Amino acid sequence: MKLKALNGFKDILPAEAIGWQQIEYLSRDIFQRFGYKEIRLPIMEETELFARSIGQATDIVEKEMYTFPDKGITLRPEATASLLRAFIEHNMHVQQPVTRLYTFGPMFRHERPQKGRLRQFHQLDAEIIGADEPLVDAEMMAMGQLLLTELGLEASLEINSLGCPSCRPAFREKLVAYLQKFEVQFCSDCRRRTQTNPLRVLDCKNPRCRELVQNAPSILHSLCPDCKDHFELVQDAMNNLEVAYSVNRFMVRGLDYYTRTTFEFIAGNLGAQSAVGAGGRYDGLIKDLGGPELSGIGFAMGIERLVLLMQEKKNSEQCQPAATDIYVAALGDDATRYASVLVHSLRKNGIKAAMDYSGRSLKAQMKLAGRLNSRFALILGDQELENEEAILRNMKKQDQQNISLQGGPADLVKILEISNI
RNA sequence: GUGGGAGUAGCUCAGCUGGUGGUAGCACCUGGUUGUGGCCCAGGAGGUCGUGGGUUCAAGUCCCAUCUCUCACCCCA
Repeated sequence: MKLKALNGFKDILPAEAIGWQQIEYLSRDIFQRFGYKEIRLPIMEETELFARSIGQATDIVEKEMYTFPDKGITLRPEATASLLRAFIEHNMHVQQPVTRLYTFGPMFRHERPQKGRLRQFHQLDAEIIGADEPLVDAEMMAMGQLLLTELGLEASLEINSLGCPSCRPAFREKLVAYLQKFEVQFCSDCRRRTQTNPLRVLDCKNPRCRELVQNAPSILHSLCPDCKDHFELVQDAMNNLEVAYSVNRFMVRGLDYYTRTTFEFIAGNLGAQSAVGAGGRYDGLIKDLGGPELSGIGFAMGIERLVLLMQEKKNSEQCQPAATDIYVAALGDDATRYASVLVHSLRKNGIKAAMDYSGRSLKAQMKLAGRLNSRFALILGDQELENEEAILRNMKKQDQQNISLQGGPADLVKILEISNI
């Protein structure tokens, strides 16, 4: 039997890993600029944590989690719940009034895989805990947009407010009343959603449902005064920061804990998926999980989706392997042994050196040097070994000179430094 | 959970209405240069045509089953 990766689980091969490294490097840099600290979290938690935070009735909890029932534990389907659990467990709120944290890592959901959607997927996640000012919401969205921009990606930002426990139930009732009035005209999925999750009807893809929903009551007209003010101030702040956005009153969230500001970064070329990142405010969640009464806001970006967008964007930029400083081509057993010591010395001195141990022809070794994008080749045969010298070839300029090895590796390091390595 | 599409060399794929598996491209190895890379030329290696049945004188090709991948629905980053 041929062994292979599980469906929905992917190997990230070296060529693709370069893009991942760019994303990780750049996002760390941006998070650091905004005052975030990294937190690293376990990938398993008690099942109850996710049931309580994401929502017992959501699809994620109901049918998509990888759970070990006998142990009561689950592979995390998202990052926020774990992060807040750790925040509460370690009383992190006593150290400072506002905490900014970020984390990276794999998430697991048992869905059918398709473009931009895997069973093990990776997110980078940022959260601000302990502040509910509209300026905080704006800062966070502006940071997300900056991250995408610096990655060379274009995404539009859509925002909405989902209200709070004091105004959302009333909206929900109004919406359900409207949906029931036109029930026969909605698709079968939406008729089901009217019962299970009426807000979901608002972002149905069916054209007929989209039309019907245009005249549905708007959440933005049902917000309580506090939520209304908050959302208006968020928009003011976004305008002041000059971050483009559009209000989309049909945007909903798949996780129950969201309140007030929610947002999505929308990009094309993700297959049926459109969001490369999404997030929102969750003001009651920390208390619900047994923590202090603190508000919070956060977002996650799908790393695979970022990679997809980056591949679309610059497919011309081939992933060249990083250049090698020097390739040592040895001919014969004695020279190979000598070269192995030399190469190790070079590496200890910070030089990226490569060689082959299998006694290939000089031609084959030069070919390898070329493929590794080597700046220099050092040719070392028995003749050279006898005289304690070697041929140093500049691969780009195609010229070469004899150099002495009597000074040992230190001399060679100096020569390479002079040669601008 | 539901539907569509696809499985031929390491990768990307030809292979028409059944008639010997492709000088195909990329990659790999060797040689052209007894010790000098990229370009070029010549040669070479590499495949149970996803698997199992069936129809047929003959199946990569047609039929059935099955596995896998993929796209989409659902849902979501």
